[in-house]
Amino acid sequence: MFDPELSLATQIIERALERLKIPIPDRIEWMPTPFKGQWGFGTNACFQAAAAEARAGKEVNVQARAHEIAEAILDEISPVENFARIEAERGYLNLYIDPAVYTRRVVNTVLEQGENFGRGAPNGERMMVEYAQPNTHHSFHIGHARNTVLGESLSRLVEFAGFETIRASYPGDIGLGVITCMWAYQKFYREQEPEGIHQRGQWLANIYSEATALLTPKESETEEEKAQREAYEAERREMYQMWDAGDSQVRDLWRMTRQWSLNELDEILKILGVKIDVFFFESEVDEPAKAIVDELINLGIAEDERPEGPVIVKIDEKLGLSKEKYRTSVILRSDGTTLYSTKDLALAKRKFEKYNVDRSVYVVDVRQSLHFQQVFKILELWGFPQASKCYHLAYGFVTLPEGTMSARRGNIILFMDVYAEAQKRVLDIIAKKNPDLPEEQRKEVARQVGLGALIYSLLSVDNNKDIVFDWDSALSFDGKTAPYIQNAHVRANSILRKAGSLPSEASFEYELMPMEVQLIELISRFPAIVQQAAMDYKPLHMANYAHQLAKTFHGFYHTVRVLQAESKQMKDARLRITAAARQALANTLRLLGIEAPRVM
RNA sequence: GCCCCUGUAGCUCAAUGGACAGAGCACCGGACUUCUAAUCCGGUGGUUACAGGUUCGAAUCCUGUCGGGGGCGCCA
Repeated sequence: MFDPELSLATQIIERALERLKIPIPDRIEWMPTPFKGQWGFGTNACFQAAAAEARAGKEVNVQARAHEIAEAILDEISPVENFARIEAERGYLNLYIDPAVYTRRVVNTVLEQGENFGRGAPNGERMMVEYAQPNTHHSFHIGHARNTVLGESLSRLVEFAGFETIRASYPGDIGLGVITCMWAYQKFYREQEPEGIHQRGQWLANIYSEATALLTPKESETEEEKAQREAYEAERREMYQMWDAGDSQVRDLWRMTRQWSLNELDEILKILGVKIDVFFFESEVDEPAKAIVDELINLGIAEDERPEGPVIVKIDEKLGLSKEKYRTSVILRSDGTTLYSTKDLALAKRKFEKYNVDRSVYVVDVRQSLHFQQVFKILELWGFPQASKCYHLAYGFVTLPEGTMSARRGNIILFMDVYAEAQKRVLDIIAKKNPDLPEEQRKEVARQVGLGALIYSLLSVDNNKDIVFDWDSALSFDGKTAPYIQNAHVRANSILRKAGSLPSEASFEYELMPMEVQLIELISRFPAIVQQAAMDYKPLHMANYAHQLAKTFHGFYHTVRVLQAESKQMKDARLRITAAARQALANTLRLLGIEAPRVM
């Protein structure tokens, strides 16, 4: 936001170094100075210059020399426009900006740009983000929610940062699990499905768990039980073969039950504010995937060991690696049926060729790291330049205190259950803390705040860490949580509502309080945080920023009087600061996929 | 055996190679006749697992050791 001033300052410093005959660093970088009630930018250029001298053979203590250089530059240069003062501090050269100037600029920029404040210029690259991909015929649990929330926030971030963004989902709609579910439905539950999208979806998932139990050998199995199980197993296998052969009855059953799951998924995505642009179905890429295997064999990338073995790619060997790293990837079963890897290759080809993506991000859990490394390397061997811009955004599992979630053991935490509980808890708090809130608004606020708390609890942990699910911490409303951030937005909104109208201009030529300066400083950092979070593929950066911004606003709220400011000038100025803070908070929350309520 | 991730306050976690390693929870003590107390202020709490190395500067990068998690040719 102060790029013109900083590039001017960079030139001035470079000229001063030249006059002083001190080596000039390749690049002079600026970063915000540690906040001490004043706002500025600092550079470490003097350290680099001093280090360069030391490397050139001059005998110097770099620390001391850096400070010396900083002070020498200080004497050399004349005051820079818009900077209040320049200081040398412990080897750093710091420029402090005139508070009235920067406050005015930040506030005006935010209020002019509104919901576009922080948006990066289009960078000409197209990115596809693949997420929100549970299997059909399964339950959508809290782990799926982590995937979806992470992918959605990332999509919003990269889109806002300047990428043309395509949201893609790749549900697994066929496989042994799906057939298992269909088999049990057909055999035991035909036409017994309940009404209601979520009830029906969940009911189907329960059938799957039950069926899996029936088909899994027990520890001590009687002869009778064994015979029964083997008979079931045969039926299941037959059904899979019929599906594969395109049997119309089995296909109809498959389409019907699959749709039940997809309807539920659709509802859940709506709740989470997700709009997927492209759905790829596993069942669709099956055929094209087989063709790709032939191509890879013809190109000499894959080796066909059929009928004794499968089709494989010896990746390490192809790359000339002596140590095993990417190992060997199996890309087709010996019986000619496709694998996950086969389909992912086909899918990547389609992304590159049909959708022309420059980058492709896969939001998939960490256990598939090797799989994706293999896929990306095969794409590279295959000659796709985009392969180097494929990125697996791996995230850790959501586990329970007692261990992994397992549908079969029945210990899973369903997203819909957490969502319902979250809203219930919010309603309880509203009854206590804000009993005047009209009845008709309570449900809406409960939805916004309850969902926000849940989403934030999933986004405020680094993606490569596992999360141990706990009701109370997932649905906490105090401390570093979404409601804390949302409450800052509500408070800002409350002040502005009481003020009536927002002054169209304000002067900041008064003694700004430290909390005001700090708030402005943080708001001004937002655009840079957007870029950083997008480039690192890390919504966590935005989650952390959101909390810091809210914390600073709460501090501002307590120490700075807005409506009862000492003068009209200060009141107008602070109203505009408050409005800018509200906008920054709203934009921040939006990028996390969290709504910003006006009351709560 | 090999590969990936990881080790930071009592607990859960932050920290573009930069200034004094920060939050939340928990605990103790304060602040509501004053813009929503879902808030704020203060206090307690650290040899960043360990040993070397690179660097002007390392929690961060490199090597090794130890501990935790995940993965490794016909599951997804």
